[in-house]
Amino acid sequence: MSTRRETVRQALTGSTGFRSAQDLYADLRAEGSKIGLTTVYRALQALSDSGEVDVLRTDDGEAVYRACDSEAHHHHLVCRKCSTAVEIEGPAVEEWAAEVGARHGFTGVTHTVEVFGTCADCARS
Amino acid sequence: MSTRRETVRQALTGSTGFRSAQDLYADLRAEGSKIGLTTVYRALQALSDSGEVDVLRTDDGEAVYRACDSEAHHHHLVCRKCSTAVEIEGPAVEEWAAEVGARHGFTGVTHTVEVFGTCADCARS
DNA sequence: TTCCATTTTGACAATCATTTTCATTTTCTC
DNA sequence: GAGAAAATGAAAATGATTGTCAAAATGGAA
Repeated sequence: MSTRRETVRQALTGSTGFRSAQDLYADLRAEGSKIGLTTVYRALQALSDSGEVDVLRTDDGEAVYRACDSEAHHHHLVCRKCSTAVEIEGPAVEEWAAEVGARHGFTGVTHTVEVFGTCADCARS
Repeated sequence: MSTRRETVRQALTGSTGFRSAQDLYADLRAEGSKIGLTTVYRALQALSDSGEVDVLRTDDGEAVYRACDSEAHHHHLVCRKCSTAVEIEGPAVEEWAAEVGARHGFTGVTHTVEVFGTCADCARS
């Protein structure tokens, strides 16, 4: 396994929030790494494909990534200001989504659920 | 009020699915309109700002729009193949999201919920 | 109606994240 | 160690979206 992918994984693990490829690239370069932007994108793509990191899209369409503790299906409570995220679960939501899909004759039903807000720390300032 | 915005609104209303700005532009040009791409973007922006149309992002980050029947808060069950969408509600999900946010000390909590699947028509073929 | 101000429009250029290309370097395998 | 395969990165290409700016449509006021 590539050393570069490991570098990117660690850069992500060092943060509790969602980070963009550009962010990670800037950080890595700032701390002296000679990694290329293309490689950061490739590493994130691979990590995301293998399910090791979660991806979501910001309102302006940028992809942001997070190394979550759980590899199991879960959702996120994300701070609108600092992007810190908490992993959350909602069995009721899972069932609701499946049921709604079935009721309308849809098959292979999946869903995306994200909760946004301002975290306590950010609200304080 | 502009005639162009009305044109775009109608192009959207004529479809049950989510459509991208580029799609709508292509359709309008195909049916003879001399509308410009910039104008299509501006109209969609305005319609979305005023809450008249709903927006969401595809997996590859493209913005897609839909003129929904209800202006009230709701979610969508979207076909992965043809992008047809059904407006759905989930009171339980609303409460769950608010409760989860509050429990973690988040304020100004909002959420996004979308359900995807293959609709009965598409499954048949 | 006519004229000026305001708004809308659209062609074109500029952005910006992401992907491709392709030649070079590194890593594995024998 | 040699050669094939995989990984890397610089630079160019892509594609959606936004900014610029001058021309065209619109809306009153005279």
